Amino acid sequence: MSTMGRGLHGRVLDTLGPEITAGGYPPGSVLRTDELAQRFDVSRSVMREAVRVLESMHLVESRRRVGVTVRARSEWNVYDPQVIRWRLAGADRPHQLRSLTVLRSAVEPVAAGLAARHATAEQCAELTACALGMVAHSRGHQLEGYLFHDVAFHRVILNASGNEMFARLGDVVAEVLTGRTQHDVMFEDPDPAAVTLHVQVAEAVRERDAARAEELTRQITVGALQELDVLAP
Amino acid sequence: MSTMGRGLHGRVLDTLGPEITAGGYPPGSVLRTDELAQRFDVSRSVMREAVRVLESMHLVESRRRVGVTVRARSEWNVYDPQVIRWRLAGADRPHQLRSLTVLRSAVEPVAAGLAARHATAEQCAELTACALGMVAHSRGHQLEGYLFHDVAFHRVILNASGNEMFARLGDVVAEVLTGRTQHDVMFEDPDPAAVTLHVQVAEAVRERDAARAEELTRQITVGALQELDVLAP
DNA sequence: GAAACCCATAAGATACGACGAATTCAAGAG
DNA sequence: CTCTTGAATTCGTCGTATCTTATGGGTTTC
Repeated sequence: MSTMGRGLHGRVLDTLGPEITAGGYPPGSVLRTDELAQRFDVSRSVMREAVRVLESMHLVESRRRVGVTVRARSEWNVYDPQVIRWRLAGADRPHQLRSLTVLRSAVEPVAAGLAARHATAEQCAELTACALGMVAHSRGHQLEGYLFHDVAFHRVILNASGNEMFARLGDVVAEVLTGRTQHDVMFEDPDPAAVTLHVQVAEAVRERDAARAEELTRQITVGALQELDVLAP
Repeated sequence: MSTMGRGLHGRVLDTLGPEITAGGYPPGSVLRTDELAQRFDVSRSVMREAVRVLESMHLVESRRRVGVTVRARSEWNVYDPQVIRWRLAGADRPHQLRSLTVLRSAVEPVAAGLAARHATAEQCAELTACALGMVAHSRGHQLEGYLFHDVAFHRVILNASGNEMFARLGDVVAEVLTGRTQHDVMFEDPDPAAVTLHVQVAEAVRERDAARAEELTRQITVGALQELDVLAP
């Protein structure tokens, strides 16, 4: 999935990107295009394309007579899905997971409020179906099915908000939820309170109660944050 | 500023990027690398690098035997600062401005709450200084000075939140605030209520009152949204 | 006539070599 | 000690040659 074979330069990025985002090269480190090309056994053209992509992510900066210098973390385009994936796969996964969860706690309640105002009848139905699916898979170690509906639920909310920037966080949320299930709490059934909250959010959206949808979603994200605090204090 | 002379490929992007984000090519349109290279009078190598960057932004997709196809809006990396700049400079500037303001309304209150918990003494001082600067420039058409302190204020809040993803929205907020001043309401003095709110947020952060900082910031962003509603219903 | 197969071809993908341009650093002149 | 100059280095750009692959059409086959 992460390794879409989109050419040689993509293959190079799959190695070099994670190395950089993992902090393998401290900020200010210089890489030489030629050396990299040799290391990955690709032509300079391909290496240059890879460097350009890293540059567009603000991970590195290419300057004449000096080389490709790694930029400070604070300059990285941390919203780039590719960068997010790299970081989630790397060493500071916990840190990235916390950042994303905090972001969720800010965005999703507002998105839910907007969804209550803008959701189409179809989206309301979809939302209810997702919530029911979560309920149906909430007991007896059916975590795969639960996760599937959970991801779908949050995606619908974000899409129904009508804000394109919220909608684009669907993949991020999916990655966070998937990571949580596959890493941390794969063994135990989901919190019943969380399941109930999802059902209630679906209700609130259906009834166009924006304030209630927002508040309930806030409780969901607070729960997610607390869960994170327990696992990584 | 937007045209950093980072080479020929950057020059190409400065033209082609805005064209695409402005919707100049409907989704599914195909561009040929060779034709583009001819059009911009650059070598294929340079053109390929430019295409790679556009590809990393998910604006286009390059496939063999087909060409470079423009992707649907819903796939664009709308958080890429470059994409944001291009869109703000183009036709759907109002739409982009609204998306960003909604995003602000979700993020900034939470960021302010976190800032109240995590801000260093230095950041508190800086925040207070910014708020006072806003007050000092709030009357008599000193909009440049007001804007300067306003931008700094929100930057400090986002940085002090301690969340890197919030911090990276500083540039976006700066762009929104700057754009608002330079485009829409350049003529009249800022809303006194907004100025007061900023001062109060600085206070709340200094006093570690997270809930109050969050609520007050929410009022600021609500004001920004209302202002937008007045200008673009 | 429909489905499976095959090939010519168009487009990007990769490689390589040469030259240009800019920036750093050090040596030398004042 | 400062300023200038120039050489070294590394990225930047270009052009060409060749490889790879997906597509579209033509052919065969059932």
